[in-house]
Amino acid sequence: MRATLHMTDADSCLVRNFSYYIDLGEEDVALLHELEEQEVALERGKHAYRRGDDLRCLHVVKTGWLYSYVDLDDGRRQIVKIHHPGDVVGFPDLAVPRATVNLMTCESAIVCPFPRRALRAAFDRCPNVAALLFTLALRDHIIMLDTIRLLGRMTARERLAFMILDLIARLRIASGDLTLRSMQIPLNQTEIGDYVGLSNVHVSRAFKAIEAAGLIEREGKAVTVMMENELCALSHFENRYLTLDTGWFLGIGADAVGPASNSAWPKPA
Amino acid sequence: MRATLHMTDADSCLVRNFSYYIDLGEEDVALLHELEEQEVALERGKHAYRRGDDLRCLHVVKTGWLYSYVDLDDGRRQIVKIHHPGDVVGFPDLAVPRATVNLMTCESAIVCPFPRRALRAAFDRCPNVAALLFTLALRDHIIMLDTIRLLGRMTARERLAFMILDLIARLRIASGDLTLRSMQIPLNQTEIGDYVGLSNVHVSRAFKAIEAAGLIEREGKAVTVMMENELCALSHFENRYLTLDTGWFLGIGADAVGPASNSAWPKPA
DNA sequence: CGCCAGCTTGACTAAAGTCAATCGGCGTGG
DNA sequence: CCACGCCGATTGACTTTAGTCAAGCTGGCG
Repeated sequence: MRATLHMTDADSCLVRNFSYYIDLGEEDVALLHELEEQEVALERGKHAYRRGDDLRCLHVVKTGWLYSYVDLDDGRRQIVKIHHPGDVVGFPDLAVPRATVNLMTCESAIVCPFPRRALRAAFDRCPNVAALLFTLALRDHIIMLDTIRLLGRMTARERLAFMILDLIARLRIASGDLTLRSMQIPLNQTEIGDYVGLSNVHVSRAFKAIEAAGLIEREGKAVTVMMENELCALSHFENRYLTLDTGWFLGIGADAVGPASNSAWPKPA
Repeated sequence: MRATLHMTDADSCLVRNFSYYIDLGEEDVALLHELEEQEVALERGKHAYRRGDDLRCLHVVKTGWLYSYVDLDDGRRQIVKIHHPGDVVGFPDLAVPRATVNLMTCESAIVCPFPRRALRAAFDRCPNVAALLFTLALRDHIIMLDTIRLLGRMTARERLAFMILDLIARLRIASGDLTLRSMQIPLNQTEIGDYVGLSNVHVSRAFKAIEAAGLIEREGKAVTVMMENELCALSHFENRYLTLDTGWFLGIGADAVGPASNSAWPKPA
């Protein structure tokens, strides 16, 4: 499953991330590098864009963590997704003219905006990369169902346990080290609360509780998973990052049969 | 914007729904009818499928309401989305081999399963319909952001107000009557609670409260919106159903330029 | 060394959940 | 036609969970 990487690919989280899921040829790698051509450096706490902005680009995260959030006019805030290096951000907003979320850094970060039209290039040159892009967008949708369940029906400790396992699971893929048990979380407890739907104070208490139970250890911003099975049981976590099915797109599913040989990506208007 | 409909299309909610957003040609209508060829009738409270089922189909809702829900093993349940006639259900699950949600009826309903490969047919024959299918999937994703904000950061009355406005907004599109102010909600208060993340008892109280404030009127399962502006202000509702941008797909965005004339939908493996 | 952001803790408040009793409509069967 | 039973809504009383406010505390950094 894992592609052989060239030396120069080692610094691209995007390539590393994608090559976990599909084999990448030279052309594929070249295309991914093109997505990362433009770099924008952002300090901690800066916005990449805001809700309502006229968005012509998607973004690749090159370094640092960011998050997307939505807010109410009285200051209440809900973080919707945390983005790691190698993530592609902004797919859902393709459907609307203006950004529906705010994108902001957790720490200093570099993002790579690329124009929507690059998606077409992907289709033309690297259908398997296009398939992965689309499939990752669908998976984001599925993962959001877990978030909805978390916010609607889970207790504070369950939420926190879920968040920890989710972050670790993603970092394992991104780092290539599937045994990873520790991470630095560059979020303060107010931000964590905005992510899991709690107040900063309650985040502190819930953290203490699962630490006291021996499920995790903490030191500053570092969190170490000590009892993964118990965390899973507590939070009903299911790892959705291990596998991904791009076949629906390339072959339109296992049940794809028949001729359909004259298929064509629609021409621009 | 609205296509001229043939007499025989009047009974297809799918056609009515889609023709709100794009002009449908004869071929398009034919394709949509094909998606509704197979019919499955389901009584109230029956599952169309369950989490873990091996899904080879997507589904069109022909009549009745259904909902998708996820659950915890101790019985807690979270309804993720309510589906109306004319909705296409199951796009996100394309990315995974097995269903991630349960699909169940609110009332007796007819659904039309269609195989994944029909998506390919859509691409080949009706790119604008394919574009709309994809774009609707992306919009579902965006709407889920509203749900996340609702569950994470909104009060009981805000949640209920939001739900009412959301349902009305969708029924307006589906019915073609944009002035609609009343609806029958075929959900009991336990189900409503599972949708907005509250207990059945608290749903009752919140309903009473916004009714006492004159924002709505109720009679049995019927709800009438009395003060829409106030409901909007209370719930921070933004109507995402009025417009939809399929251009990103057909032309890959307004910024689509350049040749890209040899583009082709990837061949099946 | 002192400041400041952010974490922790305690005391109190507010919101929502739970339990239980009651009510009311509706369909069924006598 | 009426009695019964059931489901679901409502209401009250009480509990639990989480939020708020405020006071320390700590560790990094200028």
